[in-house]
Amino acid sequence: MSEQEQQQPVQDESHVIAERRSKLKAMREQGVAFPNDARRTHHAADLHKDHGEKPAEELEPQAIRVGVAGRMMLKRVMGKASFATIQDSTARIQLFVTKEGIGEDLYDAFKKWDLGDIVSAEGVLFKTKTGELSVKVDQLRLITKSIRPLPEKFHGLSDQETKYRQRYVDLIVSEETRKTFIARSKIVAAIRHFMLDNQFLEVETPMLHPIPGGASAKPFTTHHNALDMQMFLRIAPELFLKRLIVGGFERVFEINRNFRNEGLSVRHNPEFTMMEFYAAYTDYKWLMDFTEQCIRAAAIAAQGTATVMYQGREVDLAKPFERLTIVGAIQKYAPHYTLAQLEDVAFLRTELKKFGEEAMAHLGLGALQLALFEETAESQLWNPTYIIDYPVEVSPLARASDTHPGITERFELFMTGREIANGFSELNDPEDQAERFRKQVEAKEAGDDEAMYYDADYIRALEYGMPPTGGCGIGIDRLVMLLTDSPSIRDVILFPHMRPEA
RNA sequence: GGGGUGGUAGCUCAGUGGUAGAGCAGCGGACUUUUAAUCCGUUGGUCGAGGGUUCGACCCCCUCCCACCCCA
Repeated sequence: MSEQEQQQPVQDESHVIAERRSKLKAMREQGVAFPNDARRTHHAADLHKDHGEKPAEELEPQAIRVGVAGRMMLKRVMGKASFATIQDSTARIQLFVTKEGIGEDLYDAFKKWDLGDIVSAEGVLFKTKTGELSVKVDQLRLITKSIRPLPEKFHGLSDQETKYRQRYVDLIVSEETRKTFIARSKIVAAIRHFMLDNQFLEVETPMLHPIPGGASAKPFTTHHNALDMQMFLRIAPELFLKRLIVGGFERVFEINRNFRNEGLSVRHNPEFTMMEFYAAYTDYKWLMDFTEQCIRAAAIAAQGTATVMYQGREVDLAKPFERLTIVGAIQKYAPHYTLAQLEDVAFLRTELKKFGEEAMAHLGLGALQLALFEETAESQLWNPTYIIDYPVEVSPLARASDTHPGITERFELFMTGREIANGFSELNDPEDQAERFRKQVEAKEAGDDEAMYYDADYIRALEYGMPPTGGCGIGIDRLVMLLTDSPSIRDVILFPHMRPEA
């Protein structure tokens, strides 16, 4: 490269990037800078699996010829021979590159290639002095120039913000991150197989809803231009899945995104993945048994065991999940309350004020008990625990108990102090459902912006007759957090929601 | 919304009211079995942004932005 060709660094770029751009410019001048005809014959992991254990005296006479490709992650250059470590999607493999093997011109060029460049190489497998399986390279190409430098090769990327905003960089340099998302894929696949094995039909229902429904949450709104109407990103697929039960698909499930226009936290992302499933001729007790098996299957798929470690503490998914009523859970985890106190509306209101709870005047006994449960017991539910007997007033889609007035046949599943699943015997009485919707509308008009809308078509569907059905939703992100030992939901979402960069 | 912690070279991090540092990466050189290669030399900074205090601010004060954690 002549003196005249040296570029001035672009204003907002580092000299490192400017240097790499000038290398790319030189490549363009010599021909195709981004060739796409490189073909690889082997992945690194397969080479290690098939040949890694062979001693040199067995391996080298075989003269096994391989073509590999990947990103150059480490490079150790010497005068006439060098080592480079490339990384493909399966593993890393070491290249032994010599002036003798590839010729002086190419060797000199190779010395200027950068970490992060994507290369292809052909050669013969051998073992180095220290016994590392390597490729003795006789063909070598730089097939994609990397203009931006990678993070520090030993410490990697530690800045959380960059890990989330530039997940592509995080994935390049962090084996942990790659493992997390590979595990996520296995977990979702295991759940899907479990459902299919149990005669569930996988379906896809709308993400754009004319009426948001199926949960108590604030929706995102959008606008359909051609129809000139407001629409909502779904907060839950529930009401559509139950329409399918009416239609005669007796077991359905959907694994897909929900959107809720609420705050962000270590366990909330505005879009998150939920599996909902519905099975006709079952009830909430059946659902609890089934959900338990499903989660156990997912754990075994991800970790090989149903006894997992989360943040240094064991979570036992192998044992039958505990079942407690709301009041029972308070009595177990906050035993200083007497049963009489827990059934005393005035006492509960006073007690909840101490926790900073406001606007409880309209809450009935069950909702007050639930609020106290959330304050005192929820965060202590480490091992999987089903909480049952949710009050009707907070369960507008759940079937009421035939024997206990005010209570629904509903459960929520908690583990590591977090809600993981929510299920119930579905309310299939259209007149009861219509009345519940009306109460929700009243609540909405009274200022509860999480209250549900009246969905007339859903009532119409129920009027055709929905068989008795059990339905449940499992928070996939939170389950993946547990099974990958991830402290934040952002660690299990590839591109978590972030404020725009300044 | 409130509280805490952080933001310094491309990356990982030190730093002190008095001229801004290291390692890695980069650049130049040596080196044919390295392993975060090594050795010699070397470039690189609006210290998150904007105000203020001060003779002098990366440091102290205020406001704001972004992130992480806790709380509501």
